[in-house]
Amino acid sequence: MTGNAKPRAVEKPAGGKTRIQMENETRILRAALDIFSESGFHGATLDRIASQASMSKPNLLYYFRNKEEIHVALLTGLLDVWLAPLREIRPDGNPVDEIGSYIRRKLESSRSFPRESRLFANEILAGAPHIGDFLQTELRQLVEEKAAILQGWIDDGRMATCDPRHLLFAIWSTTQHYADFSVQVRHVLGLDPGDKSYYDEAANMLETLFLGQLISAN
Amino acid sequence: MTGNAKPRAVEKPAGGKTRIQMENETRILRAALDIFSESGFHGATLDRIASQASMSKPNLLYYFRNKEEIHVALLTGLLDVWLAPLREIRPDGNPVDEIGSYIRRKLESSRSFPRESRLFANEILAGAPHIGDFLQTELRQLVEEKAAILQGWIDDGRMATCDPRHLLFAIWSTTQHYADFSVQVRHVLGLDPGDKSYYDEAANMLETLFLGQLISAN
DNA sequence: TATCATTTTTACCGTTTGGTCAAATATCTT
DNA sequence: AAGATATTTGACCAAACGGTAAAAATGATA
Repeated sequence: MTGNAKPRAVEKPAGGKTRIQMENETRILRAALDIFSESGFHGATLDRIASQASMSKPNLLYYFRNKEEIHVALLTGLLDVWLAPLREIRPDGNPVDEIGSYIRRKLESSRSFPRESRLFANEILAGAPHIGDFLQTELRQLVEEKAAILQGWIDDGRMATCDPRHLLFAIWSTTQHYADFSVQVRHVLGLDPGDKSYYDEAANMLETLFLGQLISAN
Repeated sequence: MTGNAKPRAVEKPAGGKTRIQMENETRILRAALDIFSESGFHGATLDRIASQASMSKPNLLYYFRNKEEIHVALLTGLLDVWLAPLREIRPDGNPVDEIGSYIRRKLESSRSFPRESRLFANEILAGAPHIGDFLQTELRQLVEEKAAILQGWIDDGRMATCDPRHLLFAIWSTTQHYADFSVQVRHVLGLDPGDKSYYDEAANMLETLFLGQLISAN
């Protein structure tokens, strides 16, 4: 009943991780984030991930059963980060502050975690094979909750009439765009790779768009 | 000097396509659009594309040199479609009409061509390896041109002050979101696959967002 | 230091995949 | 109908890939 290695597989049902295990698992996840976010699930290879982690492929597979398990581990680790900015919306604030700070948090998230954003985008584009359940349950529930807050503000006449859920979609898409489509943004703006100066302009634009009147009819 | 088949390779430098060639090339491209948009470049296989086109793999490779050539053919065919809605923005219109109809065109494009949109999104996410040049030249130039129009309206006091290029980014992201992230949209809204009813709500939302005042400060 | 469990490596395997080749078949032209 | 050309197919290949097995090496423990 000993000698069976494969810690991830059977051993230590809860938390009992060796120092080496913890170190190597994070090394692998870090490397995998680089590769997966850059090439997608199918474009990534275990060899490249292992190489990026300065590790042999079999050693990598000593910590994770297979390629998919690494991918899933990354995604599930991502979901809380993804939800965090939304969770902070408070019903007792005013619309301008709450929505404004939500947009800033989301945009900051795109700036700080572009690889995570791209990983998420890749997963959704592929049809959300791994996180479909999360979308239908946790995310949907949270959206319902926060949409009710927004709807309350609309009913109080503090916001224009609109579908709050689609307002959230608009915030997600505009902010994530700067991480997921950064190549296009940079090429159109004529910026060098790595130049993130456009984020300040983006913040201004989105504030104007969502909070101020962009175009008052006539 | 005869018998050398491979029409795509050497033969008929310009246009001289057989009826069978034209039929089969469109059959292949149609099938490839299905597969590539669903699974991305690396997730797609020639076998699946061939199968989707009801064709043997070697026969498919008789019309296209390799996998990449099919992909590039799809992408380049896409670019004009992608640019078309933007081209229609006229300097002699008023901001509300021009921007409003641009948004409607873009949203309609997402509704009608979701596979094309996802193919484009996949390419950008992957770092635009094939259309980077297009982005830097054609797209950038057109954006510059149209941004100048918007800037004119801003200078005339007919629009709020904002960076016109980022306004275009916001329109792109919000409208394409409904094609590229449709799985998430449907899961959050609790809709069945194939249900596109959310597009009407989206149109209302985006009109309110971009044209009306969503939130007037205080 | 001896012992045991954990970690790492080397060598390897079966499958999938992009792509080729030559022969067979269909189509077109005269 | 005959000959030339265009199209299609089945058999096949090398490389890449995900993953395994077992031995070797390292680390922890007493």
